[in-house]
Amino acid sequence: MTKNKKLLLIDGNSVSFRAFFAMHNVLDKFVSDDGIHTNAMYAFNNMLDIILREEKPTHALVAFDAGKTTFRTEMFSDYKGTRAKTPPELMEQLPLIQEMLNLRGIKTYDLKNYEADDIIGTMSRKGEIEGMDVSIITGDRDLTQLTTDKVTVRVNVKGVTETEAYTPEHVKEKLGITPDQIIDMKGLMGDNSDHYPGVEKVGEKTAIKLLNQYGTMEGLYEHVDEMKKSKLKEHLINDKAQAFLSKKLATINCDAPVELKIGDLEYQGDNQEQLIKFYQKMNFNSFLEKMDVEVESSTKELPKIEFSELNDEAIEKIYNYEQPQTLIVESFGENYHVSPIIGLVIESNGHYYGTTDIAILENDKLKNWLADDSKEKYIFDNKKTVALLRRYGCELAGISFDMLLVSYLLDTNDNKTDIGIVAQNYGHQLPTEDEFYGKGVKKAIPEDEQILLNFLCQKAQVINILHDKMFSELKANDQDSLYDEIELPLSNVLASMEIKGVKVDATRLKEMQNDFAKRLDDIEQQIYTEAGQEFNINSPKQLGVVLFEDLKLPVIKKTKTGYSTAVDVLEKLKDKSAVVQKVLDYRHISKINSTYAVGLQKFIQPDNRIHTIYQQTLTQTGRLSSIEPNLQNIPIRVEEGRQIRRAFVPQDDDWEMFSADYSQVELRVLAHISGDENMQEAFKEDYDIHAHTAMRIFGLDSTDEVTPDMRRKAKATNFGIVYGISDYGLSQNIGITRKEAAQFIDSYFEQYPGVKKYMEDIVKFARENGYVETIMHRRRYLPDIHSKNFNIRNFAQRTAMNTPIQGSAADIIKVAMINMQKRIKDENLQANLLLQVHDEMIFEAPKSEIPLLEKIVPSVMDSAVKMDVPLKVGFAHGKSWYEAK
DNA sequence: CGCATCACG
DNA sequence: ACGTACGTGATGCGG
Repeated sequence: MTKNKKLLLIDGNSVSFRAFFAMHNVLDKFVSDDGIHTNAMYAFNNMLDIILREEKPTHALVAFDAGKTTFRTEMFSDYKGTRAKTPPELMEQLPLIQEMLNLRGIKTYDLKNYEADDIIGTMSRKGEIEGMDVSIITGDRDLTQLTTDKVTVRVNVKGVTETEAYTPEHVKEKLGITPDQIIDMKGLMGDNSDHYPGVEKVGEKTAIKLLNQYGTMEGLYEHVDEMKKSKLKEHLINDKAQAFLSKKLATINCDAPVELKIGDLEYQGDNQEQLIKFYQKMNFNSFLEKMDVEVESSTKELPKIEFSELNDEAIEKIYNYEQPQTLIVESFGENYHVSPIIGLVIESNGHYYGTTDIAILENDKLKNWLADDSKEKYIFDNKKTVALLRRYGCELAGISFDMLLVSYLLDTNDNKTDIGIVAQNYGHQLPTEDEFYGKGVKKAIPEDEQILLNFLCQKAQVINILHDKMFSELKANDQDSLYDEIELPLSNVLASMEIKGVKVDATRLKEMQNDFAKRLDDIEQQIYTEAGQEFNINSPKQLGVVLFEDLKLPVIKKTKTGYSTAVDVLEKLKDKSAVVQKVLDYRHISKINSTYAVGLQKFIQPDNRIHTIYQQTLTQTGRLSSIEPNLQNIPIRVEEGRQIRRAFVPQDDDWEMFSADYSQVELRVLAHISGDENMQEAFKEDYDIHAHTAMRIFGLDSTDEVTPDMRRKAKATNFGIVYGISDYGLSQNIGITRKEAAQFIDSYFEQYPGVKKYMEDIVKFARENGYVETIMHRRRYLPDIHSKNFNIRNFAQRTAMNTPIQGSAADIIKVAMINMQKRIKDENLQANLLLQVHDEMIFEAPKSEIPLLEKIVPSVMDSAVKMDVPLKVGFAHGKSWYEAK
């Protein structure tokens, strides 16, 4: 009779904490009508839906902590001593979470002097005695000590909606010990967040090792005298009392005086009527929709802005108005090089004018207004708007405020290219594109054009409202010239590069595709023969089975999901089986074929050109990125791939491709900002920098003594320095031991003491200011620099070292692009700037202009920014991109 | 839709 | 004791 009963026990406090921080980034967006935050309630309820669906409990209880003092604080006054105070925004939600749970038919409970854990432990044992299956939901791994054959503990991972289920087997698999041994482990290792000590220098790994040997802490201490002399033994003996206390603290009390009987916990299901009221008060529209309750239209619809038709009369007013006006040009579709304009709104002197009749773009006065540089305009995403309008025969000028660019400069994390998100980050209600148009199959233009135009008016309004605030933040950050002189002008340069596009020879790509297809077929057959079976070579999973199980090759590296079959692994296995080299060949050709030979053809437009989109507000460092397609990763390192570049051609037969690139910009930037005299000298004297580095770190007298291998290692070290060096990373990269790598780094810093100082100073700066910046004051915030997590903190430190270098290099080429575009115009050249690949610019130009470009381009590039070391530029030209290198 | 892999700087 | 190089985007697989 009790056979099908299922008891669900939830650790209310720990799940609430998890829920709160999982949705911490949207804290200010989840507020009830009464001004109470609701993010944790929302996430908790989301999780509850999933758990109820999966577990189908007959009985349920959510346990909470009763207060700060418990029997544990009596045993150890400092228990949870360093625990930060619960944020008030969560505090106010805790009673409401209980109320919500009760409305959902679930009992809540707390008990003076005991923690939620103890209530859960106690009730789980009671349930077990009655023969029930028990599921425990918690954010706290320590509860896995409660797992038995009948009790499963599900621990939240990544937020709250996902859990990892611990059975005794899973505990064993994950930790290598039994659930009973967890308290012994905690006793030995202590707990930082609960703030109890354990044994010095013993962490998880050591604790588990000891427990595998001795079973329990008691067993361990019986034999501690027999251990051979070591620091570990000393610590164990010294901290014995602490360890036993910690074990007690870690032990969940399964015999707490809980006055509940299992019968009291019957799951009641939702109290529909009350719950609807509750959800309405909390503005939980998505939960209401799930309950099939009509969501009040007032909560769903945007507030209305009065607007009138954008017609000839309105245009007259707009044209004659002298103050800044705000322009919204709305398109619908994925890629703005092909998607149509669906609406226009202009805000002028507090009035809004809108239309969905795109024929208005033929109005000459409007055209003039758009193109007039003296008519000041506010906008969101200048580059996109320029590209859209150009397809409709309109020019755009006079932009002073591009809210997208400004928001990116203020914080590179706010880069979502979605005005709704930027608005929400500043506390303004504006739907995102997904929210307004819908996602996936549901995505559509609203049938009622009034609704669409109202949305556009809302966008215009937000731009107006935020202009002053964002601009003053920009000034306060000393970023106004970065905006005025770099990002805004650059957006126009990028727009013309995208619009111009680059000519691609589809016929050549097709030929390559056919050739690759034949070769792939051939290699495929050879692989099948040698492997003795047919399988999907492109599936790392299937390939792993063939290589490591059937062919029994040694496993060198594993991934989360199985065997690694990455290049560096296969390179090491080349000698073991002939099939490995063939797999490498297959992969290589398959990549080039699918991504480039085949992939690029899909992007060739009727004008025979490819129009990429440069993302100007995406990267954390200030670089550009290129999408649909990515033209910044066209192959070059391996000849077969490099052939792809033959398909990139100039627009006419008597034109050529011309490419110019900075040599070693990042190292030059490092030499400049670190002020290191030795590195600066190397660049001033135009030495071979890697050979020079080799000479220094290997202690040679002249670069003549540098062997190619020394140079290779020095080069890798230089790269490593730029990336924020670690001995491990360097050792992996050049195949030396970690120790050797550490020595490399030491002698590097000895030779370049300025670099060492820079690395130390920049991390310190990041810690003190919370951000780092480039030579042009581009900022990157690094909140992780204070993380308690070793890995996360180290990553932030490397980022602090790398970002000013990579970012300043990005600043430099951006200036060069702007100057170059201007120069082309001033000199009346036909040449077009087509592409940027981080440290190089690619042009097409009539052959007759090449000699001039050879003079102009390098001089514009190397004079872009004044630094303490010279910039050096190389260049080449030819009948395709392949030759221009 | 996340993961592994690999293309570029 | 921890587990790494910095910054990107596209593809194919498989749940």
